[in-house]
Amino acid sequence: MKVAELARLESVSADTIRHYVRVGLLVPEKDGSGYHTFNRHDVSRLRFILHARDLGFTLEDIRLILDEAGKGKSPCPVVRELIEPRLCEARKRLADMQALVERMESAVTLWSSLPDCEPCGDHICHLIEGDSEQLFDKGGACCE
Amino acid sequence: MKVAELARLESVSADTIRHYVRVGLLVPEKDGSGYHTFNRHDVSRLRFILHARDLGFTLEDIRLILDEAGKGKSPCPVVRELIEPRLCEARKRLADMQALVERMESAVTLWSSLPDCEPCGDHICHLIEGDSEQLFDKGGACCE
DNA sequence: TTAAACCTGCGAGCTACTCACAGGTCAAGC
DNA sequence: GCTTGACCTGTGAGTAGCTCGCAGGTTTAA
Ligand SMILES: [Zn+2]
Ligand SMILES: [Zn+2]
Ligand SMILES: [Zn+2]
Ligand SMILES: [Zn+2]
Repeated sequence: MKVAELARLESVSADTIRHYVRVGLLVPEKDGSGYHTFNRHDVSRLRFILHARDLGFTLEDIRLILDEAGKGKSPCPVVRELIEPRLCEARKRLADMQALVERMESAVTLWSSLPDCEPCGDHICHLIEGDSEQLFDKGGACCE
Repeated sequence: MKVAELARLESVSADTIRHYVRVGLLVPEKDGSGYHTFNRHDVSRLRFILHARDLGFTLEDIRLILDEAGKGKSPCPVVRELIEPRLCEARKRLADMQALVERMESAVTLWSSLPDCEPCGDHICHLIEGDSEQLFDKGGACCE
C-alpha cells in the first residue's frame, strides 16, 4: 500500500502521513523505486496515532507511548501520566478561547453603535484603542 | 528607550518586541551602537498592537490596519471587516477545544476504572484504542 | 581598571502540518 | 514501440507567534 491509498483508507491527507513518516512515527519499508510501502502493522499503527491525536496527545507524547509499547512494556502508565498535563493545557486553552470570544463579541456589539473614527495624530483606531471607555467615559471622540 | 525598558513598561517579553521589530510592525530607530531605540510614537504603536492582538487580530491583520491608518485613512472599515472571520475562527476553535476537553475528560473517567493492559501483538494500548467499546462490549481484554 | 551583571541583535527552533515542485510510474491509445 | 496524460512520489521550504541560545557589546560597582 502506498501513501495515497493509506490516506484514503484512514481519511487523512497524504501529507499528514508523509509527515508522520518524516518524524519517525511511521516507519514503512521502501520499495524498489524508493516509494514507501505500508503493511497492515503500519495501518494499525497509523490508526493508533490518529486515535491518540484525537485524545489530545502531542506527536511527541505518541512517540513516547509507541516507544514504551515497542519495548514490550505496557504503555498504560505513561498514557495516564501524559494525559494529565495535556488535559490541564486543554482546559487552559479552552478558558482562554472562551474569554477571547467574549471579548470579541462585546467589541463587535459595542462597535455597531459607534461611527468610523476620523484619523487624528494621536490615535490609530478608536474602536480598538478606546475599547469601552470611549462609550461610557465622555460619550464622544477622545481628541477633539 | 531600549527594548528591555519598553518590555517592562508594557508587560511583554523583550523577545516579543524584537519579534514585532523583525516583522516590521515596529520600526524603531537605531542608535550609534546598533540598538533599537523607541520613542513615544513607538510606545503607543506597541500599545495598539497589543490591544488589537488581545481582540484576536493576527499580526498580519494588524499590519493591514496600521498600513491603512498610515495612509491617513480611517482604519475602521478594515477593522470591522477583519474581525468577522476572526470571530468565526475563534468560535470554531472554541467548539473544537470544548469537544476535545470533553473527550479527554470522559477518557480519564473511563480509564480510572480500567486496569493497565498487558502487551499483546495486535494492540498498542487498549486504553487509547479501545476508547469506550472495551468497557461495554465484552467486558474484558479484547484479544485473550 | 577590571569584574560582573545586564543587555543586544540575530539565527534557529518550536507544533503539526501544508504547499510547491521536479521528477517517477503506469495504463490507454496510436 | 512510443507517447501522452493522469496520478503519484519524496523532499525542501513555509506557516503563526513567539521563544531560546549565543557571541559579543554596554554599563556599573568595587
Ligand atoms: Zn477606527
Ligand atoms: Zn483620536
Ligand atoms: Zn494501555
Ligand atoms: Zn490486545
